[in-house]
Amino acid sequence: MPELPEVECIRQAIEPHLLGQRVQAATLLRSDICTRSTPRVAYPKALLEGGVITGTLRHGKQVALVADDGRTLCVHLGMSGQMLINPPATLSHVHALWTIGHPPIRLVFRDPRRFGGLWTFQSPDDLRRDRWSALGPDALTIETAALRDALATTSRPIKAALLDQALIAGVGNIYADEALFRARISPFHPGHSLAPDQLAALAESIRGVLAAAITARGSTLRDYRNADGSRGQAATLHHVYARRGLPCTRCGQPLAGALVAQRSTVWCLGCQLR
DNA sequence: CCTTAATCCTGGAAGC
DNA sequence: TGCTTCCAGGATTAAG
Repeated sequence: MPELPEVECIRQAIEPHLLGQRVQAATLLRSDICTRSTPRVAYPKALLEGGVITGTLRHGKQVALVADDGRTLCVHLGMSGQMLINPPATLSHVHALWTIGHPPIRLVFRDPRRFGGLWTFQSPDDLRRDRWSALGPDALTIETAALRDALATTSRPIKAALLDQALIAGVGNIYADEALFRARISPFHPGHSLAPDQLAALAESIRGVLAAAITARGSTLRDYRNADGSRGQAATLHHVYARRGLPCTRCGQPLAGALVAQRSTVWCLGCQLR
């Protein structure tokens, strides 16, 4: 669900509540959101119970909490995952919760569709080596050269390549379409044959679109909420996503729609010619 | 290599 | 109103 901007907003929102605070208790309410963890460390210790949180990390769409003894908890929100601070006690689909600091605050992992999950590691280096090494460079700071390298060997449509987290980490269906519109590139252009000016424009567009979405506190379409339960405003910035058939904000002609890599894709036939 | 389809789930919206 | 169908921000797997 949440793409890079939404995950970064959550990281920024929860971090001040956690830094320097001790995890008084951690509770796993649904063990199957954790069964894919790499090392089988006993719960709730693996969920940082007893540790003091010293930092947060993010790579692409994944976020992690780090404790003072190195224990590291990676959170992937999937399609409908949320991390919430002090939510209502009646909230449904809560799969894990933490009581942190004093006076204690309650941190909750909620995920109705359960495509997300938690992964536990002994150290941040273990997380990077065993899990994040499968991801490409982070999209928020992607440079032209890194984008070129990531796309060099794929003939797939650029839209499909942007969705592949092993090539670039953090771009999902919304921001792939928005970045391609901003760079005026057709979603069908083969990844490895983008011209140098297109690579530069696309790298700039990816960074710009993601940064703007973070400033607007993320795109709330239906499910996404910030850590305090509020909605993001980034959907008002969308030029193409979910606007099939509506006039292009640049040239006015109706936006086209198609399925690319099984994902709904919207673009402008007039502005995104090559 | 690439693409497509199926799969994991829930729930809101649209259609009848 | 009620029932059915479709669709969704993600990601992996198998098959062609």
